[in-house]
Amino acid sequence: MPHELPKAYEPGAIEMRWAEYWVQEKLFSVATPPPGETRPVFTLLLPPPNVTGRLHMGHMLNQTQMDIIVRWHRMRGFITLWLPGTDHAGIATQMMVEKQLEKEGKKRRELGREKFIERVWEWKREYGGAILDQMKRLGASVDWDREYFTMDENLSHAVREVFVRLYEQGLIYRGHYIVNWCPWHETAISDLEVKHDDVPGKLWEIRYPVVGTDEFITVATTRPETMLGDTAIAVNAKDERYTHLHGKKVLLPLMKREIPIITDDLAQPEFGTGAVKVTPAHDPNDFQAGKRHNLPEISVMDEHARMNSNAGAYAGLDRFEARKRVLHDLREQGFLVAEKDYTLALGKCDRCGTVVEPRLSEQWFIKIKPLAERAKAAVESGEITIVPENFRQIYLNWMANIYDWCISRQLWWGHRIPAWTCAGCKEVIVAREAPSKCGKCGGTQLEQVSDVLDTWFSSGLLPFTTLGWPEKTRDLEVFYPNTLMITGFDILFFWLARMIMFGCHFMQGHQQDPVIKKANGEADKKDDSVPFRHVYVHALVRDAERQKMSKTKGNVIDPLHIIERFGTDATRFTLAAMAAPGTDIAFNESRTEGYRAFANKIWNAARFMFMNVDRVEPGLRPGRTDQGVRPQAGISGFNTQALEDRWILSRLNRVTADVNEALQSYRFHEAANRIYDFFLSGVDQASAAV
RNA sequence: GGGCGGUUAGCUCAGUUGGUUAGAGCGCCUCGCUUACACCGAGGAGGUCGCAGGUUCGAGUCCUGCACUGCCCA
Repeated sequence: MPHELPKAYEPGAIEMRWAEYWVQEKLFSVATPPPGETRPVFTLLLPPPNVTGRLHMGHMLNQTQMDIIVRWHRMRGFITLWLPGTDHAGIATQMMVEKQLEKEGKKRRELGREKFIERVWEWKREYGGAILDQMKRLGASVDWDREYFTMDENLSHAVREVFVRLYEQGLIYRGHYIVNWCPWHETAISDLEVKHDDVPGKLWEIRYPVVGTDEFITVATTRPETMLGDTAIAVNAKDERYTHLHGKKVLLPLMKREIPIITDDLAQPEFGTGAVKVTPAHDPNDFQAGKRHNLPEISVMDEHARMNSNAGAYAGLDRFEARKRVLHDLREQGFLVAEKDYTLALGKCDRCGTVVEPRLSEQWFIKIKPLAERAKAAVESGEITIVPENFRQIYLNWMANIYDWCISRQLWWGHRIPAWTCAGCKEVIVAREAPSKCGKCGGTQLEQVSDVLDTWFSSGLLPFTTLGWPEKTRDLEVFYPNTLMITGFDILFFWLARMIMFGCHFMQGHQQDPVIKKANGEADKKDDSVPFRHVYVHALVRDAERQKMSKTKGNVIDPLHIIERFGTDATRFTLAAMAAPGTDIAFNESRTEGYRAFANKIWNAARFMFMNVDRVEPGLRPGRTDQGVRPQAGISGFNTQALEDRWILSRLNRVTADVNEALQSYRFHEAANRIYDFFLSGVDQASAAV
């Protein structure tokens, strides 16, 4: 018996040793179960951290919860697959490498696309494993043999297959539309990547002279520089103030261009003066109105949000500089009527904070409604359950009000769109492999479209692509649908919603191995196309002042620092104990300190046990009886009549049941607190009495 | 503007279907170095459960309104 243990628990060395052992011995690797397997199966996909990432508190919470659930299923005899990987993270990674180049005095464009992508791969080989190494150190019990990277060849192949199929099904289209544009990244971004901030701003009223009269029409705008691209003024048909001006034109100030007065519901009589400027190339609503009235679309800015040659005298100016100059000139020429304080919801790029500019450009979109309908139905019918309940409603609302998804990005790092343009006839060819000639004109000068796909496009496919899709594999039969998805609410729409849409679409008709499905207790589920049967959405980890952690605020708590000081178990126990479903966690170090003490308590209980084990009845020794190793696991295997033994075992029994029940419904905090309470007020007191 | 959540001890948080003296950690106070543990033990102080109404035999828990606060969407 190893009676000599250090007096105080020192987590560092012990954790390290076990974590290494787990990886070395491949304890969590799962072979594909052959047909005829009768054990239940539990499958969980790790939300892939960005390859550029370092482990933060969000990962820590997410992984703690997953690890608890996963280990719990293993204990209960499930074949348990927890599948890890990393995301290529288009924008983030590209920026990382661009910064590296910058230090060498090089620019991405000088290097050229191919060389640049080589550099990214180099970077990935060198640094891309950092976050996974952190996970290994923390002992996340994932199957490292199945680790994936979203740019792996097999996953990229699946991405191309998905794209082509969607295109063939008419669910992907290309077009000249107005999209959210980040001038700093020089790419389109999706609606979800725009964050709106209420900021104090101005509302300027500008008057436009009506041609052939002495009258003016006054419009209000928060972005006066876009007036250079105005192609109409709109009034409401029902607005009697303007009836006499229908069909007339105004002279656009500064540009001295005549533009029509149109009637459109874009203009609301009760808002401002009831008249609005229409700038189809620079505002999504105006863009729609422009389509209704066949208005020209005059883009006055380039991809850096600098004024272009359409902006007349303002060409070359940055958009904000142009705004100042436009206002100055309008004022000087008597067109500026008023300047009012106004709170506007300014859209900024989620990643760099640059003010987003609506921009007219050639982009690729997914026609989302048909996908959303099935994804919505899967949750409504209960084929997928979402906990906590309120996220179910949020999900359904979002699905009901969804817009087409812009999937093209003007980046280099990512899955390049499998489409080629014919130099001869401009025909666009979408294909699985590079075509040799144009099907329309026979031309052989074909160039692949330079855009790549939104990173969430590929991650949305992971529940089936990581299992071998588009091949029909045994892994898919066994592990699809995944049992559970645990993720944060911040990527509910980005990722979760997309996985459900893609899963329900591409896995239609799929059937899980019926024996396993039954063993899982899910024989009553009708739809095996869903990516997972259950979703648990967790909250955000905030700092002790409840502030969202952010690099700019400098309040980021590094989990590794906490772990160094208190140990992984104490850190994880803190997160588990604070993870009440639905509420954010204000991470508080003093709690972790308390749980370090708890870990120490368990350690010393073990010391106590080893010191006294020889006095203990064989029937009560863990795993042993006087006949040898006890055949039955659990409490029923203990063989004792003593009252105090029966007392503590009955309490243990009770706690076990409580913990099982709590974990069943993702009440991690309750499970943690039950264990804590049992140990301190049960075992501890009892042992004090010995 | 629409939707959702929070408001419980000095601080950070539990308290699922309403039911006896509302719990934990940290902090504070008193006592104790008793051979598992001072990362400890024993004990204690500390709460009009945001405010105002209502339902009920009974409300931190349900309903209505208000205040403050946070988040999501437009």
